Amino acid sequence: MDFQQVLTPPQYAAVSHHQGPLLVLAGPGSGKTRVITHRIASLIHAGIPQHQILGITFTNKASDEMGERVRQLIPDSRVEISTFHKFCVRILRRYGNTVGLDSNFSIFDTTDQHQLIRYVLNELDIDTVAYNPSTIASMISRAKNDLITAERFVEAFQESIGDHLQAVAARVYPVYQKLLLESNAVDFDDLLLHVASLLKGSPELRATLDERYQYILVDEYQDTNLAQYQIVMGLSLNTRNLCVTGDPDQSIYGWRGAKIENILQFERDFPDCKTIRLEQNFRSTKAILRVADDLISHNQRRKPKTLFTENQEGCPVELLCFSDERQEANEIALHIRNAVDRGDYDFNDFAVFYRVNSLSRELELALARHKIPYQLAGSVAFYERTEVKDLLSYLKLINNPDDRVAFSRIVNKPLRGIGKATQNKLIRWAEERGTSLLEAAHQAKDCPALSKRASNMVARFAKMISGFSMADSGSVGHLMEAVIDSTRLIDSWKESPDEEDQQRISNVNELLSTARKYDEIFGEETNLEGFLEASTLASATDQLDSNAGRVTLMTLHAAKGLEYPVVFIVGVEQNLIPHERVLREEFRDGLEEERRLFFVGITRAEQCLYLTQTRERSLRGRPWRTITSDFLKEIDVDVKDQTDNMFETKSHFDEFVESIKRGEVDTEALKAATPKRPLLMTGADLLKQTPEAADIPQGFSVGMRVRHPRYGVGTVMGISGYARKRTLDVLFDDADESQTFIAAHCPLQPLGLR
DNA sequence: CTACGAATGATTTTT
DNA sequence: TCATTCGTAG
Repeated sequence: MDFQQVLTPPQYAAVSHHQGPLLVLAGPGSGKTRVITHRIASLIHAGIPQHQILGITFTNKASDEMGERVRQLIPDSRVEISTFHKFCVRILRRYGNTVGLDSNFSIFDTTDQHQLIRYVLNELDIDTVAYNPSTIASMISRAKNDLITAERFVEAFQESIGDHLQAVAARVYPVYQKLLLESNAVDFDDLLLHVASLLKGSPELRATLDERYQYILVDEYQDTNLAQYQIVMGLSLNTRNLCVTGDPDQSIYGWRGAKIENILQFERDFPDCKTIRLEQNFRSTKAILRVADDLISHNQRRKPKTLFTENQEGCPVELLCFSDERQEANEIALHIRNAVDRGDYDFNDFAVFYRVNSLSRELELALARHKIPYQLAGSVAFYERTEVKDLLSYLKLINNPDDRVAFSRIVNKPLRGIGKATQNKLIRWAEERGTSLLEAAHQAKDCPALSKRASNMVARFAKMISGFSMADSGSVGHLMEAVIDSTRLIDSWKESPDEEDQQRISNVNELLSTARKYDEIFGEETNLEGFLEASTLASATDQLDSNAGRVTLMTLHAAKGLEYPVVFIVGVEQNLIPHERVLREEFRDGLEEERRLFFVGITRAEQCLYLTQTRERSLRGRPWRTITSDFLKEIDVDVKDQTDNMFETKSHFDEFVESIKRGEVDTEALKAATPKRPLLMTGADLLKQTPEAADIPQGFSVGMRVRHPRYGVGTVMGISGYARKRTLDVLFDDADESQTFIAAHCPLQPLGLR
């Protein structure tokens, strides 16, 4: 194969660099995947044994696509191409006993994780209303991504003065981790953390794997977190043929722990590395690329790049201004309808991006009104549906009897009279005897705390679970059928006229056929563990079909890596793009990420790009007057005001203001729910004669009487910190100890401020 | 123990 | 607006 023929000079340079570290800085649409796949082919052509090559991606979709495209070049390729997480699962199945895992360990998804943390919070007598389990979960997740173990977390907390949230996390994390291990389970972050510590703790294993994987290619390197960085580095100490590709300007997952520094500092990590820039764009028109380039050049923390294209100028990028989201959605639908009717485009060719999922609603309605087929990325994932999770939990418990989350999830599903009280007694019983929940359930008869009726129920459940076995069933499909039959999981839905219940049944059937398919693919080798692993590591976005004959709707985040002839980005307004959250930050770090996110969206467009904004927009059920996005000042676009196209009816916003004037709205409730430092204005603010409302969070003073919706009336005993960090100690009238709140986040209302 | 209504709080989400 | 979680009555 003549690579030089089919590649540009820089692409070729990257492909033919085999030995030593290589950094490929690939702008959007520069043929990055092409380079990676051709490089793999080139390595194979050079006689490198295929098992020495490892390709790592982030998503299943990317890894499937890469494997596919490698096979186009090397038809019988057996090169290992895997996601970070799948790769780690494989390592842990094999070597996990060193970190306390049996090979049949469960993988907890986010829901399982939250469930377990909720349980821990309850155990520790921490109020789950004041301390949201998912907040604590994300703190722990963040720590794990930064390779901070429970012990280190606690130490670090003791050494410095953390806030009360950290205090809670420091109490929860060790217990959570202990329960995970007892459950023989890992969460997504553990997969990485365990492998990283395995590599660190066992030099022999590290050397073995380093030797095994001589040529490693990491895609989207700008999105790696510290754990992933350590893993990659750990595998590249002796053999340093590490090739990373990515684009710092497309790093949009910082909030998930991704470290843009990893790619910015690659040249420092490997001073002898070769750096190649892929700057020629093959995707977009000159007009689109210019807008993208203008925008991203406003970022400070980046490696300067010169994007260019030999594509034609194309039509100018337009900013369409509408009255409200209703009109915005309607006009977009109309535009699409017309273009398709004219025969200029196919539905496939269009994509609409938005910053937050809630904006999809109006778009969906409008598309439906105009009978335009669409697909939505990231709707409720199949594997997250209750009925699917329930059925899978049975299988998980069968596969791993120690899995306490699976146990708790299904022990009373369908209802079999094992309520909360019984479950709690059972948990104590298991704790006393140091056994798993399932084991305790088996011995429920000996538990004095349980009534005869309860212990019978529990024992019957345990017996049923142990009655299932993969060995007896022979295949995942048969096992699943057996579970469905004996548990009567779907029986109650069968007779139901409810559309949702029928949907549930068909979801169960879909899961069943997925299992059968799995059995078919693996034949004799079929195994429960593998099936469960595939289901938990599957994701919703994997199912997007670029040839579905439908318009695609998705968030800007989901759009990364995709491309469409015509792109709409809606809601280009301050507080949306950039999101209000980062505008409140003191450091402007988040703002650069928002700019990158917008950049990612823009660079998805091949031929036409439309940005839209509205004069007012309803969010969370309330109309807001909008402000134009700061980012629009950084780029040069054609502004098309469409607002007067609309028949001038009274706007939602004005109507809202008037209803307040007529006294139809509870303005007290409104004040309490209004963001603390409003960047947008509410009707209440407009009407407000007194300045108190906006000042409430700062306006607390020691001794002030306050009301909390949950704890009742109390007195402020102390105040510390400033601005968003300001915390309050409040002693409630019928409590012994005072509670701490973050002023900006708590629902505390000063009394007497009316 | 369950089922219902009130209260609450709210980006983005590769795995 | 909307989903989820908690308290209370049956």
